[in-house]
Amino acid sequence: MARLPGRPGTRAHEPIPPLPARARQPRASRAAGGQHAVQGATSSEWAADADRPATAANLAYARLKALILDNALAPGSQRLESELAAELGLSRTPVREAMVRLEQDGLVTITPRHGMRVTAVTPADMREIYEVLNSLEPAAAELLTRRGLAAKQLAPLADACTAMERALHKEDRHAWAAADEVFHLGLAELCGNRRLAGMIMQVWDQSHRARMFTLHQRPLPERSTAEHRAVLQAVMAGDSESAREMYRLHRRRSGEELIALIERSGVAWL
Amino acid sequence: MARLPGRPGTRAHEPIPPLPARARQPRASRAAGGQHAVQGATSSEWAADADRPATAANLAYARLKALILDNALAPGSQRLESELAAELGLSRTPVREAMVRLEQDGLVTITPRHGMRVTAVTPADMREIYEVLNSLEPAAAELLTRRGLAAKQLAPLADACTAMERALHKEDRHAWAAADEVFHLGLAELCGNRRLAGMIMQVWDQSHRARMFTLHQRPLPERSTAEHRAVLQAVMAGDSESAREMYRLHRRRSGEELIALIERSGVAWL
DNA sequence: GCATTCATTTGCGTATGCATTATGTGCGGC
DNA sequence: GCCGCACATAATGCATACGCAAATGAATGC
Repeated sequence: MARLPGRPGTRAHEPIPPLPARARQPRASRAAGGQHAVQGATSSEWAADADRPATAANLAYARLKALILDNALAPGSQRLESELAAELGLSRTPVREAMVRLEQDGLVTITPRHGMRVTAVTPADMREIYEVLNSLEPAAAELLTRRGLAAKQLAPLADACTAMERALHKEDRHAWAAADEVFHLGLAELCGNRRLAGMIMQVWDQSHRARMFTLHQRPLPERSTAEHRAVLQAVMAGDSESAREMYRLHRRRSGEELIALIERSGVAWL
Repeated sequence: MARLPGRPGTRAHEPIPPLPARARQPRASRAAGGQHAVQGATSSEWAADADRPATAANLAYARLKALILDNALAPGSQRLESELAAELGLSRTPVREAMVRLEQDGLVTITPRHGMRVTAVTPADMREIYEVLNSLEPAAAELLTRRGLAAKQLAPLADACTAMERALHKEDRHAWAAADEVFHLGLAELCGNRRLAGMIMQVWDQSHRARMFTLHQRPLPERSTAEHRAVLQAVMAGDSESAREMYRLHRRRSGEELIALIERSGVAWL
């Protein structure tokens, strides 16, 4: 039980750090294109959902979500509506709406008299999440392949692969994770099934902190990098069976690796 | 384009019928047990989520959801916050919260100056939904089988199967659909993965109206009934591979059947 | 010294009011 | 007769106010 990243059950009183302006940027647009574009993709950038109007509720949602994903709001920590409202400089109404949405995202739990508590992800939760991803992501790969998109439209995935390979060379784990995220979410987005994509993104968000946690404990993800490239090649070759199977293998292996890592590290939640 | 159940684009002004008291009942509890318990399960009963406190916002959510699932609020119809608030006898605040939740459920879309619009499900949407279910439900069946639950704990599924068979004999399509729902949602709930279960229920809800629509146009679901029983037997036999495969086949066949039915019937949305 | 009960506080759920802003309409010009 | 613009209207988004209920702390009794 070493190095607990948070202490569920205790009331957290850390002040909320102001977010950098980039937190309001829309989800990393695939239109950007350049190879390096992928590198800047950190959670706070795509936390701002879609292109909703710049309303206070959406702002609160985006900022709280970014804080949670970036681990600035410790898992297990509790915050009252009024606290958050004061710290965000808003009234309780939009903050409340944001909390409701975050709860449906599975990122927090609202307890009537105790405000919202940031959901702590246990190894068991990670198992659930990877079971879901194990099922959904291969399906997305298969669907994407069947769409038979032109190479140009698959560029974001190719770029992400390249970015991963470059990051691997430079041993830049953060860049690698960012590219990994771009690849997985990009594939989900491109598969043509918005519901499927949304579900993948949801559990992906839920497991974001855990992935970041293991980032520096695991060996360099050489195998994962190669697997991504292989998936992409299967997709481009139009071999949907193979794409699905390769993605399934990748998903299963990397999921088990991550869960093993977390369990071995002894943390009870993330 | 015959017999459109709703007319998206037009502003609906039907008054909201009062809900029967049973709408507030918790989701059909598996504890009930009796074979006939399954027959009463209509959407309005399990629309009330979990056992949330009886707050006005939860009430609004439950009632609106029930209205939507029961097709009492036509797909495509729009309602203003203030309208709904007045009709439900509440203020706008809890209604708004309910709307936000329904939007995340994919049941409505909130358009800034036009209130909420009940999401119309097109054949393309049904394809999306069945792609998701095709992926998730077999996974749930596999997980459930691996859990190796005792026969007693699988009783709800067995009951549902029996109820389907009885309904088939009596040619009672509504009872059959109710039992079908109990089986699918019960299997999801029992699989041990709450996220997986939640996602299945979400798309299941989204497709509820479409299933109800096709209910009286399809031949008696003899094959589906047998397939459910077969899945259950595989689960009880502990053969997870077989359970998954049988469920996949059932899902695929019945999904394609339903989509074909909808497309042939010519409706553009449900 | 400890448990129990009551008073107080405080956080929440809901209602309401206000300012903002998009929409629709009507009028005028072309 | 049609199109564009300006204004009136109305619905929203947010802030605030209020009452209730739960949690906390104190005081008292055992």
